[in-house]
Amino acid sequence: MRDLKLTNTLSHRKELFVPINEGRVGMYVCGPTVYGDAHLGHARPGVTYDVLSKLLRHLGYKVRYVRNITDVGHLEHDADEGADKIARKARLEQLEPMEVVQTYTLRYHEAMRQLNVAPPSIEPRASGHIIEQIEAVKKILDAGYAYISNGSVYFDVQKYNADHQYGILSGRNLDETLEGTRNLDGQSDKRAPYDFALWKKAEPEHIMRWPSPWSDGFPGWHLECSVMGEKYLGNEFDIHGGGMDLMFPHHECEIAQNVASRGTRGVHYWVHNNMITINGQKMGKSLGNFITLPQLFSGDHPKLDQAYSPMTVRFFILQAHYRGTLDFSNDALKAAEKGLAKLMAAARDLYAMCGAKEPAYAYGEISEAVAPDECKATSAEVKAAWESVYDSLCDDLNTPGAVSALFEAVRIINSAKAGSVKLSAEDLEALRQLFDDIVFGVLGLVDEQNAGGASMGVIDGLMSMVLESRAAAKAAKDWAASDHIRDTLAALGIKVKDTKDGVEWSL
RNA sequence: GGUGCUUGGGCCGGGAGGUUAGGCACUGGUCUGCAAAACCAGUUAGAGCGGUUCAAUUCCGCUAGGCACCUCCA
Repeated sequence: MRDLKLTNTLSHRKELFVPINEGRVGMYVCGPTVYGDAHLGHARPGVTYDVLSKLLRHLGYKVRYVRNITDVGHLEHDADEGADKIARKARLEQLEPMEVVQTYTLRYHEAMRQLNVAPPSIEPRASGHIIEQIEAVKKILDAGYAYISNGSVYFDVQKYNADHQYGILSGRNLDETLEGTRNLDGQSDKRAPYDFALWKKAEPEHIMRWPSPWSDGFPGWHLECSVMGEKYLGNEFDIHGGGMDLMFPHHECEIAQNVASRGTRGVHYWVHNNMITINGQKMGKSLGNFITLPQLFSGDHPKLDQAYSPMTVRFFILQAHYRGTLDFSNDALKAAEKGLAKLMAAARDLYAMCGAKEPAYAYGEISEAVAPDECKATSAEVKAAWESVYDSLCDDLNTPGAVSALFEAVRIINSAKAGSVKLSAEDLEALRQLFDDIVFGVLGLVDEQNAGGASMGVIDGLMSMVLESRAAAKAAKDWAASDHIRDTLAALGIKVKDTKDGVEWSL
């Protein structure tokens, strides 16, 4: 099996990935809070960890991928005051909170499906694990790292910090945290500003509430991930992913809760994806500068020149490294759109050269088979591109490096088509496998032009009829008629290309 | 204020102490009735100052911008 390196936030270094159980990987990723449409920012972890899980599977690991749905509203501002986000949305839309949850869960799923993000192995909901969360609070209380205050339970950060280190993930110490934390006007039930809620007593108007030994209330936000991670992946598991903005306090609190309730930090590799920016500024719900995925796919937003297909968005994300920020702009999206079209055109030519109609794994799960450790005997250039793709992906999920190498493969394919290079059967087979396994498998790209299904059959038939007429006009040197057909088709969004091997068209 | 990251061609963006990143855009050539696509060739870089080194865009320091986190956020 090939070595895989991942940047572990705990050490701030690239580390060799070694799973706890040989051949198996447990991975947990923080999912969305479902009170609004997913935006471009949500697409990033969706795609990033989708690619990571697919790469792990391709390398031969059996992967259990858990991504939660947060459907218990956490509080909008400080943990002590403010409105529950889901409940607030419910009031605004005059719905039950769970109707809000259902609506946006379904819309999130749909957006992820369009991006060809495979569903996780398990998608647990916070509301379905209240009992487990209450048990965890009890354990933390028993361990002495929490206190009860006016019906709520808070984590005693100072006590914890005396015995363990609070802040190991985000690299800060408690004194600094104290300095940086705003004071709470003395209204708080908390002993210290950096303490966080494990259980919160519900105010009378609070709708989402459950009984507990301490009060009718709801669990603290950080607790659900600790509890569900343990339940489905065990006391310790391999990978925990999420957005960089969750590193502190969310993931820091998770670690503290894990140590306090079960005596282990729980996670071996912390992986954090960076943010998507717009004009250099983070795109976020709280900043109100986000573009939702449905808007992006339809083009319905003042900042958008046009609609961008889900695959364009996916490719756009893959062209940057997950740990760097990625700046949104129409120009960047358009560039991605064209680059993707070039890649897909080469894929079609490749499959045609191989006599295959379409990629083997385009629309399903990638194969569970172990990736070949070495490329079969092929010409130097094909082999170099192949190696470069695998080296990049295994080097901290360097998707832009892999994409770059794939365009080397594109150049080879195009040269072969143009007749300036002759590819051996082994070369063709190696390239086809590279596209099957990596382009359509691990990177999860879909050739949207080929994905039309049954309706494409009809269009194929119509197109060949129309192009026959044009060929007849051309044969008669009736350029006006020939160009009229081409221009009319172009106006419909269909491009016609005359090649030396005949006429090609694409949408 | 604290902590961390970052600064690259017209745009988006990887890697590497010395050898082409890649995509988009642009220019010239080949092909074509014309166009498009493709192929071949090419143009535009590495914030400023100093240091280490045979060699730095890559390592170190300083200065100046920028960003993120420190409050819910992917």
